[in-house]
Amino acid sequence: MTQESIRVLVVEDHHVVRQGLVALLNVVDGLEVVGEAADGVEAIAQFRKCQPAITLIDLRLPRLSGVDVIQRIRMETPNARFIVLTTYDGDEDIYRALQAGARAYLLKGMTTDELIATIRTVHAGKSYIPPAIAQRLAERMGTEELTPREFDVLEQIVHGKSNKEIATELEISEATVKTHINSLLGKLGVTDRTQAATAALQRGIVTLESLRKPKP
Amino acid sequence: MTQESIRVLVVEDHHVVRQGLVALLNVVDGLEVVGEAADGVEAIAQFRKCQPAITLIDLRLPRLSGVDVIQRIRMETPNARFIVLTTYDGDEDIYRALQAGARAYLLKGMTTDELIATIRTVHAGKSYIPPAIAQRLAERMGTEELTPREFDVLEQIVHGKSNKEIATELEISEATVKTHINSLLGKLGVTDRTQAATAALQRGIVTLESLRKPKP
DNA sequence: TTTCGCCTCAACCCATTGGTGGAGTCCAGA
DNA sequence: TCTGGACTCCACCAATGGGTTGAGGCGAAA
Repeated sequence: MTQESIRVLVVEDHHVVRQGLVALLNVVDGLEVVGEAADGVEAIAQFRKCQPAITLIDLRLPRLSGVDVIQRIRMETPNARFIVLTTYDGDEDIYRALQAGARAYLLKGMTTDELIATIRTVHAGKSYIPPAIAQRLAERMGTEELTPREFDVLEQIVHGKSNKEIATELEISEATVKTHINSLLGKLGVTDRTQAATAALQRGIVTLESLRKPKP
Repeated sequence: MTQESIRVLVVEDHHVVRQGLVALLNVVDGLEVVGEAADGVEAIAQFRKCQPAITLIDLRLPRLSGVDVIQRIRMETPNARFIVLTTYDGDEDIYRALQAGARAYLLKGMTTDELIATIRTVHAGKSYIPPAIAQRLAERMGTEELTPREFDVLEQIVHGKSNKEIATELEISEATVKTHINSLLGKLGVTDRTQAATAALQRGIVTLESLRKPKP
């Protein structure tokens, strides 16, 4: 029978990668790339215009992050289906993307077959998380969430600030900073600030990019 | 006149990206993708077989790193021309790639025009480093090299070890560890071990990946 | 050979950090 | 209203970390 093609929107800022995806997908029977976007804002516009069945989306995007895009689109189109396609950015991003409603999470190193199979799976209404990713998620489940304030302090730690500097920056006393640190060390399962910093980077709670440019 | 096409070898482990590059390049007049490789070992084999004029190569490769590939190929073919094409991996990698003989360094976010222009530039025997990268290189120039032992200690610091643990691990006294730390803090231009750890990660002296799996 | 950088270690000091226990406020939810 | 979590702060103590100076051994290069 003559089946409708699955309409796919590709959201990816790296031009080369986007081209690669489009090139790969367009030769596949039963798939049709109906739109492309290079940043988050464009992604939302393209989604509204193209009404794709599946949106393939990178998490790192200019202007609006992938997670934000997923959240906003799902506000107006709750049954929109997303496949996150990214290089490994840390457990935090995976977690938040799935929370936001992504149905699958693939690494850019995957094979074409894996990608296509996942698109069909998600289109059929199911989810797909690779075993390696699933394992990380499971590990993360056991851990407690950081509070907003603990996150603030952790961020400062990663930026190399001393307790005194953190206290000044956040306008609280040094004693309070120590309290937060003590608490977040426990939650992260580490014993000192240096381990906390590397753990934060590993998990993607803070990114290396954010270190390069001073915060706004 | 009928010009010979520039023979290009594409070395990239991410399948999607590799496809994207090949798709982009093959539609360009005057370029010809004569080979592809998905890891370092394959890259060397393909180079010998295809004898490309230009090798487009990622630095992060399975089995053999991009830097190693460049070094080895240049042993036997000193005038081989390489364009490094990678996501930003830290200043250290850029530096080492250029040391190894790469002629250009491009980020995956570049435009098609930029890529093609760079291929032609390098083929013409010239080099091309984007301004943003050049600036980082310049900054790096002012800094002193870490000694091997300092590097060992820095690595341990990034792995969250205490001075005592580092001393045990490296089989030296804690006093010596402190000496090395004091020295490397100065060279990195930072004031404590946490800053040293994040600086090491930023510059790519140590990678986040190496943190996940315990060292061999 | 002398020099220089690297690696090693020691002794000393003080600043920072992390651990513990306690305490008050505020706010949201049961 | 009561409970609990988050945030704030204090005091005290022990451990760790970083700064300083000085010094011996070793190997490579001048």
